[in-house]
Amino acid sequence: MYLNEFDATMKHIQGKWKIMIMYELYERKVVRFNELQRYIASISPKTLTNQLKEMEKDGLIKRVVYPVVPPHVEYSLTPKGDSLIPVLNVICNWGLSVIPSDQLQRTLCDE
Amino acid sequence: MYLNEFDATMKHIQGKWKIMIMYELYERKVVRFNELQRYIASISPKTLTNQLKEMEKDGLIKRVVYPVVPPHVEYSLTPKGDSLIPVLNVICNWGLSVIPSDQLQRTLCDE
DNA sequence: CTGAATCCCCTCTGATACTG
DNA sequence: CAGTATCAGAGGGGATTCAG
Repeated sequence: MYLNEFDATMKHIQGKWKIMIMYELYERKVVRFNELQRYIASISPKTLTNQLKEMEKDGLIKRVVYPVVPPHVEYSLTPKGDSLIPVLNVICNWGLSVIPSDQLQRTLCDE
Repeated sequence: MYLNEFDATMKHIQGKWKIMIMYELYERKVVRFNELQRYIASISPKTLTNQLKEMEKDGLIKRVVYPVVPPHVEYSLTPKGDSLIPVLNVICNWGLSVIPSDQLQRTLCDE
C-alpha cells in the first residue's frame, strides 16, 4: 500500500475539532477541559474527550492531572504537536488562495 | 466561525481516495476511468465516481468526454489541482518524520 | 467503457443526563 | 471540574447489479 506518510499525517489531523483544539493550545499554551469546551462553543463533552484522547495517544498533546478536588486537568501541545503547526499553516494558506476574498471572515493563517 | 481556510483545503483532500487519484493524475497526466479503477485496486466504481465528481466540482480535475462508442473519458489535473501538489508534499513529509523508519514501505514524498 | 442504482454497514458526531 | 453512559442520526464507503 502506498501513501503511508500522507495517511500518517492525516490521521493526526482528522477529526472535526482537532485543528481548533491545536489552535487553542497553540495560542493559550495551557488550557483546561472546561475552557476548551467554552472556546469551542458547539462541541459536546463526549466528542471533546474523544478528540483529546486520540491526540494524546498520537503524542500531539500532553495531559497533566492535578490530584485535587475539584479536579484540575491541563492540556498543552507537545513538541510533536508544535511541529505540526507549520504544516497547518501551509494547508491554511492554500485554502486562503482558493476562497473568494469576500467570503473571508477571519484568517488564522500566519498568526 | 474560524478556520475557514483550513476547512476549505481539507474539503478538497478529504475522501479516502482523493490523494491517490491526485497522485495518479500527477504521475500519468491523463488517465481514463477504467485505468484509475485498476491502479487503485480496491476502489468501487461508485466511490470512484463520487470522488471524481467532487474533485471536478472543486476544480481540482478536468473531465473530458469523447463522444464515441464505447465511451471514452479522460481525467487530468487542473492548474488548481497542480497547485495542491506542494501542499500534499508538505503533509507527506511531516508524516515521514513521524513514522518509524522500519515501517516505511515506499515513499511518495518529493517524487 | 463509464458509470448509475441499490442496499448495507460502520464510524463519527451530537444531545442529554449522570458521576466521582 | 472533568469527564462517562446512553441513545440516536447522518454520511462515507463497500459490494453488487444494471444500463447507455
